[in-house]
Amino acid sequence: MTQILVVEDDAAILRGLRDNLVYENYEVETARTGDEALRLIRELQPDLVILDIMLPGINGFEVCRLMRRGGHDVPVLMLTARGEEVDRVMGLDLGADDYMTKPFSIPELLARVRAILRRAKPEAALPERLEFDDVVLDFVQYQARKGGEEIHLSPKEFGVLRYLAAHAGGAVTRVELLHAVWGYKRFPTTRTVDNHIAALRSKLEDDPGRPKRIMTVHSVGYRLEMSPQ
Amino acid sequence: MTQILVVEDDAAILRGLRDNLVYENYEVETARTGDEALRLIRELQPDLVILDIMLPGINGFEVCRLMRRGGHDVPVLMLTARGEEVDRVMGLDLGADDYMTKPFSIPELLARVRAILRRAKPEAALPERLEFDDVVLDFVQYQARKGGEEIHLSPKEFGVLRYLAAHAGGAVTRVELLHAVWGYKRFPTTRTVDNHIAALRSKLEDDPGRPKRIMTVHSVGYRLEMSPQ
DNA sequence: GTGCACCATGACGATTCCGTGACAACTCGC
DNA sequence: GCGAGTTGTCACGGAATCGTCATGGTGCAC
Repeated sequence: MTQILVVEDDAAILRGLRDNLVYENYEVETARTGDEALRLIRELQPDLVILDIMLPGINGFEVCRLMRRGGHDVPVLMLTARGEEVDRVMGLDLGADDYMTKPFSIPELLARVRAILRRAKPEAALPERLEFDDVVLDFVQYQARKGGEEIHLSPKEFGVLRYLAAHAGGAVTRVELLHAVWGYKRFPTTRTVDNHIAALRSKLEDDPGRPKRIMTVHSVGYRLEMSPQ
Repeated sequence: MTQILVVEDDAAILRGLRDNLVYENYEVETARTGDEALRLIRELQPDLVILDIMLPGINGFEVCRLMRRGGHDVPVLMLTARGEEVDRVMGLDLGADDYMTKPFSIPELLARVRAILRRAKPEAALPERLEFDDVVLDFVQYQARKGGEEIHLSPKEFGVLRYLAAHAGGAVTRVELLHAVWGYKRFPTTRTVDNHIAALRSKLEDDPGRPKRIMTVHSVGYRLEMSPQ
């Protein structure tokens, strides 16, 4: 799951940010001071830092500079109090990836977060076809074959498999799958995902008990093994 | 570049749609009201309109109707709040090319967008002749034979079969069939399609209860099995 | 008008699919 | 090893979807 560190000393704003990000299925950590931020960046290596400039102690500029000096290249979204400082933010090549001036709209912030993350880790395109070993999948025709035999997959099974295939080789979390396959608001238990995985394994794996293609990544999610090309 | 107009008043959803479409290399314009939508459709003549039904002012129904009246035949993908209204939506000869009910998954939406655009651009060549097993169909002369015997198919039955044949192997949604065979001026219930499918099966399949040619793809639509060449 | 083919709709049951919970099996850190 | 947390598996009930049938409407030919 994508982890975001929010650094902000205003409790109300912090809470608002955290709640919205959590709702969007990000894993959110928070810090209220520059020192704490630097420590958490080291420890957690988050995927994105949302960083207020006005902080007690070490301010946002310094956090950014020290962090970069420490070799961290995590993307940063800066929050500035007023427009005047913007030039300074961007001018001092601090390595901020984007900035927003307060007050900002939550939807816009979420959009920028998505944009930054996408830049950093491009979302893979959905494949229309997938082939490995003796299995052939056609996501356009909604057809699956194993060893020439046609096998039946349900819509959700196709969806899950397709998403895994799009991220072949990388681990995908259950929440991510729910989001991508089930829809942006609908949220069954994560255990539901396990069931669909089980169904897929029983249909596609030679030995469903010892999967070779649809692997589980313990305490993370699942991963589709890529064929060696 | 393919241009898509997204009409949606919920800012968060709008952003999500736009970001994802932009990432897929579409040129995206947005509107938040029906008036704005109509203006942009006139000005831009986009290749596709994604249209929410619930809009402030002129709602999605009206936008669609007014647009058609204005002579624009741009494809429309409707977003509806819940499933109950769907058939009503389609009943009001609006000319939507497809619809999705919220909440929808982004990958599925992107897939439908691709499908609509594929359909709209190079109209798949309709076959003039189709032959499989002991069945021979002539779409020019509107003649059908099964095992030498002449059998009678109605115009709609010919139409459905022909469209399926044009996309042989690919799954085709009911809405797609309605649009292709019935035209956008007229929109019966999607259940009507099932009836014609049933009729075709009873006439063409050896065992209508266990079809081998006209397959159903659950929660998607139907698919015509291709003969192994 | 009458009869006919065609079409659209709705109701009903059958089927498929999905979500949940329970429990066993497993994994990992200690 | 041990225990807490995680995952595999299974069975059940409810939801969604589909096949089928009966009904009624419409337009056309006679």
